[in-house]
Amino acid sequence: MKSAGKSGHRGKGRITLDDVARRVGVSAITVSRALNNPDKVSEALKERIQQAVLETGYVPNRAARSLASNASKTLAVIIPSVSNAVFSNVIKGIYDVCTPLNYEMIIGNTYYSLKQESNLIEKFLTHMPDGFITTGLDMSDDTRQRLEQSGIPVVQMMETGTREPIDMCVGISHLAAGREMAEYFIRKGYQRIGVIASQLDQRTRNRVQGFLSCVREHAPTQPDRVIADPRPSSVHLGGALFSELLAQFPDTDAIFCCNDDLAYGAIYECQRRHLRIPQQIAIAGFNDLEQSACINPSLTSIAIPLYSIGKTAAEMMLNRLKGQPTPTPVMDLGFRLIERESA
Amino acid sequence: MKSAGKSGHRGKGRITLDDVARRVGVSAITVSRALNNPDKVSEALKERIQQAVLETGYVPNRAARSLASNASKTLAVIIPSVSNAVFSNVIKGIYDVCTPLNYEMIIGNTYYSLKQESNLIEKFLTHMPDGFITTGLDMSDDTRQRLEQSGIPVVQMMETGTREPIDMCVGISHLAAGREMAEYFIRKGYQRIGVIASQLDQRTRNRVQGFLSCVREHAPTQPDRVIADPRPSSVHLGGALFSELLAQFPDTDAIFCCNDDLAYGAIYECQRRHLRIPQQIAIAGFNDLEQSACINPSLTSIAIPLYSIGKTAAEMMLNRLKGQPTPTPVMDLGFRLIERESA
DNA sequence: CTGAAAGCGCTTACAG
DNA sequence: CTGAAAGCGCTTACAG
Repeated sequence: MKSAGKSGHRGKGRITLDDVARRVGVSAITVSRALNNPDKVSEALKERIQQAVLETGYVPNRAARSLASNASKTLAVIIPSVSNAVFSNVIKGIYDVCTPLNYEMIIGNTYYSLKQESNLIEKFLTHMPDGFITTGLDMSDDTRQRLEQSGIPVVQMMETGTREPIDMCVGISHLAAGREMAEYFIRKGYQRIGVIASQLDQRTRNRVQGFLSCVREHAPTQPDRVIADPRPSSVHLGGALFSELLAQFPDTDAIFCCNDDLAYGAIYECQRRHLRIPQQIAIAGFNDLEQSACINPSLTSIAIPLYSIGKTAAEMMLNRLKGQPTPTPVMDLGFRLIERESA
Repeated sequence: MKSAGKSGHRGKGRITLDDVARRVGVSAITVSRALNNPDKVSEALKERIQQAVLETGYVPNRAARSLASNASKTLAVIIPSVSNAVFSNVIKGIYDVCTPLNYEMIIGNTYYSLKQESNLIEKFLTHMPDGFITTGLDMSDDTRQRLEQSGIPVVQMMETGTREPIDMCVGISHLAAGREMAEYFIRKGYQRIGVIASQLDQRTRNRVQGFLSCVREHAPTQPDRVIADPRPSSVHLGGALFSELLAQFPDTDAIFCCNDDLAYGAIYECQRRHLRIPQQIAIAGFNDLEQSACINPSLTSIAIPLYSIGKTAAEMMLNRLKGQPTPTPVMDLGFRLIERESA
């Protein structure tokens, strides 16, 4: 029953458009139309063709289609890490826009490395994607230039304001978000305010910067209470950085954790130390992951419109691919501070 | 500076192998060899070709390559959900094997739906992947047959023992894992043992089944304490199902949560109810995610060799693609119960 | 070590 | 509404 399909042989066994056409007694192009532009083929023929496709088990060859049509119907999507819950929401937004329009996505992870990002883009270029959706504005100059030269439209997601985008851009201002969290702490009356951060990608650094600048303005005599660690964000690391901050600044009364993961670790560490949150120490996070509403105490955090960012990025891209103008090449979708028990 | 690259036009602007060849004064095939089989081309030529590639910004066209060589160098990978931490580890394992051998992955999510799985496989078939790596043995008969007819090698990941694989298979026995958890509870002296489950994919059902069958053998007069909910697993749902179980069976003294996510929710709910874990109620999870070691109390769970499953799946596949035999088409990689504070 | 010819499976652009 | 011709950019298989 098995049809060959081994690689290496030329065209061995596989059913082609021609096979289907011959079986129906029409030309290949007519079968192609029946499959791709059904309204350009008469009903009767369409049915016979459908039948033949089913009987033969014909599978269209995307590579051939892409080569002949000079359009891959593919969007290259580049994110730091799919295992990061933040990006799975973004991806969902892109996916939901692409799928109905028959665009496919190829997704790659940079693991927060500009070098890996560069390799990935180089690799994805060979797929001749119709568009690139990438993460962040902090791309290496070489990569940026490579993308510009390709002539392929680019949407950069997640952050706005730190730099001119290559082409289009949708996200939020992490600087403003960090600042807003500091203002919130100050409004709540906290005095000795610290921040812990990991990963230290540009967006995280911007949150720290916005946060610190506001804290400094408010309490110019206080030292900067900051622990920054380049390692990937994790619950475990959150506990460690929290401990480090308290070791250096034991009188800290509020801590902004630049990711919810870190905040969970900080909360667990407080539990082990029998520190009362927020009475003895306030904790806030960033991203507002699902768990933040469930943990004890529930976590004050900043929610980002992740799904909308993905959706908008895809919409901007598909709009462009339809040949329409881009009235707003930079879109700031804003964020929302979610007040809960922890701060 | 922008080169055209718009779709719709035929071959507009893009640099091809021929362009590079002409510039160097050799034939296209020589350039192709310089790029793909460097040791078949003389040093001198190779350097001049590299130079020309750089100067022109030539990007090879994968579609053309795939069409001409009848090998896509692509593995189709089908998992329930990338946003599930469980699968990001598996993906990493596959990735680390594929990349050095220049295989690319296309990854698709079924969201635990057999219907979506079927659509996905249909879609991926058009990429002419050299292999399929799918999740679970519970595929619909139609899809299974479609895959068999394609003649493409298939590795099914994650579970073993519930059914003959289509081709190859690597995973663990979820039945045995559930059973082991029950034995552990019994050994620890718990008497009124319950289980909560969500998602209810085949692997989860098998864990429940293995767990329950062992509990029944040990306490034949007790009722089945089970709450099963088809919704996706989440921390929030864990709290809800935990509450439901306690409402139905208030004297339960130990609960197996079929995912760590559910267990976190159960732990948070215990904290809110001021129930002491494990003294008043024991909690155990499944998968041993990163957070399970950090939460309070730390979570007893079952660890699966996720990375190894992915790695092995890819190795079995690439082995087959090299034309080598498959001595062990079904591989059980085993699991490990991690004892911590919660049970 | 290098090349001329043919072909992979499809779609475009032009006719009719 | 349907088709004959040409071509997308690459690699295979055969020579030399």
